[in-house]
Amino acid sequence: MPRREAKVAAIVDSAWKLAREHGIAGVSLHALAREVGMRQPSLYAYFDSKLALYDAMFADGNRRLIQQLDLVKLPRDPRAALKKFFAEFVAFALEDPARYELLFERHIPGFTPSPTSYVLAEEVLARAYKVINEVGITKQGDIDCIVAMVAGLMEAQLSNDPGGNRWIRHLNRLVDLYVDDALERSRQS
Amino acid sequence: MPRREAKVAAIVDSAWKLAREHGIAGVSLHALAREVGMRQPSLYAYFDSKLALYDAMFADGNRRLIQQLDLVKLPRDPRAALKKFFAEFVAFALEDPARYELLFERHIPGFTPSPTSYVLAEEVLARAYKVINEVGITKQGDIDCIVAMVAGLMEAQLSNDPGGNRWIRHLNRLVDLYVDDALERSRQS
DNA sequence: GTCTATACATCGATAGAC
DNA sequence: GTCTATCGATGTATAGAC
Repeated sequence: MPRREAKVAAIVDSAWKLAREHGIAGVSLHALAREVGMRQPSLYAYFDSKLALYDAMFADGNRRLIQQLDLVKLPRDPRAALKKFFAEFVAFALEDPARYELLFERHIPGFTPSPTSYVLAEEVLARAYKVINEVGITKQGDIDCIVAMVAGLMEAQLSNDPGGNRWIRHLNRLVDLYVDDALERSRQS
Repeated sequence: MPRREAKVAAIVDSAWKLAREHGIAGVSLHALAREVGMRQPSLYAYFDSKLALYDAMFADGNRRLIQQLDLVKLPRDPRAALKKFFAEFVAFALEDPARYELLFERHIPGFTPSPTSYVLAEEVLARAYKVINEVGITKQGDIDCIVAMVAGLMEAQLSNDPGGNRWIRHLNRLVDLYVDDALERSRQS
């Protein structure tokens, strides 16, 4: 890795550290520069603007998520694979709420992922769709529902009891409940 | 209503207007003062701080929600009543996303509702619990699940398609699915 | 590439006259 | 209660020397 790219990576890492400490919106360029041992204007040698920094973080977060999803060995059984996929996704979110906030919520005014960063987000989405499809769920409405249910459990867990499992422990049961119903409905039609 | 309280109410109303335009975090005292035809420091005759303004908005929002929930005539059938209650709640949220953000999410750094404002939020919660209990769901885990599911649908609707019904149209079906399952489980034990 | 210095804006909050 | 004036902090971004 060239020295410049290594530096960029180090800056992004420090930015994540600040985001974990003060929230994703609480990352300031002054604090970031201090964290990496530079002065604030020097950051502009690596990022054109603060939104460009967020964009690099967005891409980095999605890349890490893809990598983490790649590492997990999914069971052959589609249902078990779906549960494992969701569990991995949830673990990724709970591991770093600020990262989840940047990747999946829209709390930074003016920030929109650049096209090249967004393809990474679409890659994540594509993998989710694949594992959902393979369990036999193909209708858009059913996919929307199951994704929204999982997100609902995850957000409740994140905002009310991060680190616990009060909501997340129901994940597999809810997935079974919905998938059984969806398959039954498609069998009948 | 005394003149002073009328003025406070007018300021809060204008604050909601700004929140709808620029997000709940985007409300500034300068803009708010301009909106009500005053200078920024004059606002301090009505609110001790910006957080005190947010607290007044929080109380106001909950009061409006309670009022809206009071107006709706719930069917005698508990299941139908539950659906109607959720529908009303969702309508309230979709009607003003910024208001939902202040009342039910924690996006304002440093803001915590005062005790007197928080009792209003608890009143809302108590009404939700009542209508859920009356359908036969009493275990905390089941309540958590159904609330998280509804919230998941609502947040997906809010952030991806406000004004539409792509997610919300599945609300009643999901409620039936979960309630049927919960009742079946409690029947068996 | 990194620095110093600074521009420029926004914001919440206070002082004190009227 | 409302105003003018201003403080003080924070923040992004730019200019220009080295």
